[in-house]
Amino acid sequence: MKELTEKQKRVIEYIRQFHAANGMMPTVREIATNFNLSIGSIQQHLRALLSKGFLVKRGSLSRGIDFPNRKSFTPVAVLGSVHAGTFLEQIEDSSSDYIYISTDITRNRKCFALKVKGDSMEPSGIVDGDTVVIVKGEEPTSGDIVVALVNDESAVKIFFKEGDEILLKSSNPKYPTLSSNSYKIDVIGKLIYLVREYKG
Amino acid sequence: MKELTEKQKRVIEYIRQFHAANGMMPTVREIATNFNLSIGSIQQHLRALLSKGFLVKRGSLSRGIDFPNRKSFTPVAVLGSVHAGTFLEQIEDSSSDYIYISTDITRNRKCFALKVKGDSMEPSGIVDGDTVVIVKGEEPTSGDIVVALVNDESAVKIFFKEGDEILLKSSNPKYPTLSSNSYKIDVIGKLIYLVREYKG
DNA sequence: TTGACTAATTTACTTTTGTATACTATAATC
DNA sequence: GATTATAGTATACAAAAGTAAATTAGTCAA
Repeated sequence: MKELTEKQKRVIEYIRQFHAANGMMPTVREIATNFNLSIGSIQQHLRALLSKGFLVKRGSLSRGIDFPNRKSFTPVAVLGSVHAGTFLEQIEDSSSDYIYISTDITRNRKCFALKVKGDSMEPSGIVDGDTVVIVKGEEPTSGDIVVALVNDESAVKIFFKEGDEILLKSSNPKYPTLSSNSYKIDVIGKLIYLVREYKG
Repeated sequence: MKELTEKQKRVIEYIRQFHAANGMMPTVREIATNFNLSIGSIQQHLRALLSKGFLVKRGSLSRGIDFPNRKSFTPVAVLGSVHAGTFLEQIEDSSSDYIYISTDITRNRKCFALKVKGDSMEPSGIVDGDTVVIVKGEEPTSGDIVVALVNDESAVKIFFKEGDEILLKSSNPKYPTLSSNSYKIDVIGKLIYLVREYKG
């Protein structure tokens, strides 16, 4: 990739910051105003950035410049406190909180997120307060970490299948293994992602 | 916040997806085309979403609708394998991989990210392969999880300070506690965020 | 000295986009 | 029955934004 001039660096840096702050690319005129320059001058800087591969164009749309490898994100709804029957319906609710996951990870699959409570999965590195992303409607294989409804209460467990029997293990040995022979078990989906925030 | 109709939910959901995927808001006509509806119809849906507080306007700019509490993101460079002296310099390198963290979390602080190797922090919920986000240049307090250079090798440890002595503990008891009396310890920064991807 | 690149100006034009208006129709509510 | 909110069509216009052209200058290398 070719070198940029000082001015070109300052222009693309401004574009990067504008995009991060406003969630959209600036117009030619907005950039011009920021640098107190003419439209034509910014046009030329953009042309240079495009030909050097630091920007790409998407047709002749307004705000139609883009970064060459900008990642796409999928909004994943975080279902704060989850209870019983309302579970699946809440996923469609649009007033929810969202986290944004790279589409490299979600890969067009139906996902939602949950806040984990309790210490039943601590030995697997999932602690109280973590947010986990779950993909729906994908058959888990033994050893996968899943979210399941156990007698209509949600839980994060390790999935095992032996014949027709489903076993849900906690990695923390102080919790018992649950069997589909004794409980009504409904596997919702399996874990694909986890985020944790350290406060303070 | 008022209720949305089914149609309005579908419209705002589309806007959310469009923005996440393209890094900008759709135009009225782009929404109309997607739903195979007239411009005027979408205008009315947007008017309803605005009056109900699910969208806000930024002047009469193109693509000038916005989410009331849209989050800004900061690109954080992931420094794959980290060694000795090159450490801090690499942070400026622009060919790196990036993860995107909400500015609520980074709060304008200088950050970088690392891939964790080994099991020394497993009991604290940090396992092999996790990506951790570190903030530079902030004085850690005892109990914080930090990244430090110990005799020029990087490590994730729990920080303790007793007088002038710095202690670095692993939460996994099979590793010894390191003291600044015996090792050259250079604390780089403390953990503020963690992400984990489950493969398969 | 000629050419190439950068940097800047100004003007003009086209396309894209937001917005206003007028009209039809259904359902719910007072 | 009148009113209000929703849902839709169609058209027109003004504002915003992209783009092209012509011009001037400075630097640098062949």
